[in-house]
Amino acid sequence: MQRDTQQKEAIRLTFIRAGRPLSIDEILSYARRQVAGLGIATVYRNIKSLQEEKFIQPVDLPGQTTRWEIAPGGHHHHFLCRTCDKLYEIHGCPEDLSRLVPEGYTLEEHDILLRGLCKNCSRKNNTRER
Amino acid sequence: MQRDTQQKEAIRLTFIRAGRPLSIDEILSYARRQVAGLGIATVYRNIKSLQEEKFIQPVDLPGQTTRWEIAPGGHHHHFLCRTCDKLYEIHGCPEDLSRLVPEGYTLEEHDILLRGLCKNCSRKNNTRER
DNA sequence: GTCGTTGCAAAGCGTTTGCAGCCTA
DNA sequence: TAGGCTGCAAACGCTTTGCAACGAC
Repeated sequence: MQRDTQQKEAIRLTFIRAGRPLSIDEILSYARRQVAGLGIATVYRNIKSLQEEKFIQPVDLPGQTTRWEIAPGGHHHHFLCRTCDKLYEIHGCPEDLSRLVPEGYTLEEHDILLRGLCKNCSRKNNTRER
Repeated sequence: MQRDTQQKEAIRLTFIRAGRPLSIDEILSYARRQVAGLGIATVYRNIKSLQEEKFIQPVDLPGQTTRWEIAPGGHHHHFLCRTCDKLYEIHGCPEDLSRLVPEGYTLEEHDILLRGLCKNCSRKNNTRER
């Protein structure tokens, strides 16, 4: 039978408070504010367990370590800020993806990652330039 | 001064013959047909060197190891076959990406990965179903 | 008190680096 | 022949696993 530990609860809370996908390091450092000696192995184990419970799901990004977000998100994509490295959920899809696929190929899924500056970093950038 | 070794030449040839992005394992096993004792460290070193020469460039995929393709490809995206795991280059972009970005965000780049069945695997799949 | 969970340390795994010997120029 | 390159093995960084102690129920 599964137990409710401080560690797991702290990690769950971290996701709820963050409101955006988190990396392992983000989870570790945020959750440590609540459970001081929290070990990285415990984070990995609870991430796995929370995924099995379908509380969170993985977000695989090109050239980056996996991030984790509260599930179910429904179908959506992400925006990665090149300055603060934070990841944000975005909604909607391009409508003309199937025309990109060559003759004979069967399109089943698509991953889209938009990159640039988030709201916060866009503002800072504008302020600096003035 | 840089030397032309059998190993490096074999790797270069492997890319030319393949005509699609390759993983480290693909490069190692294909190039070994030409240079038997080829070591994995040599592959990594030559990949780096070929990248510096701008003969190849990395292709980062979500949840997969980096693949490598002949450069310059210009701006393009990829199609990953879920059956044979081969990666193909595709051309063109969706036209309405900027409408996906929330107010205040600055869109600079985008990565798109299409997934499904390549031509070969689509055909096999149809044949089997009949 | 039981036994699932934790933190530590060691093991895995893909990638990188150190080094002695090889081979290109 | 010099010294860049190779293959091997060890080192690395991130993730997973083994284990004794801890703590939820």
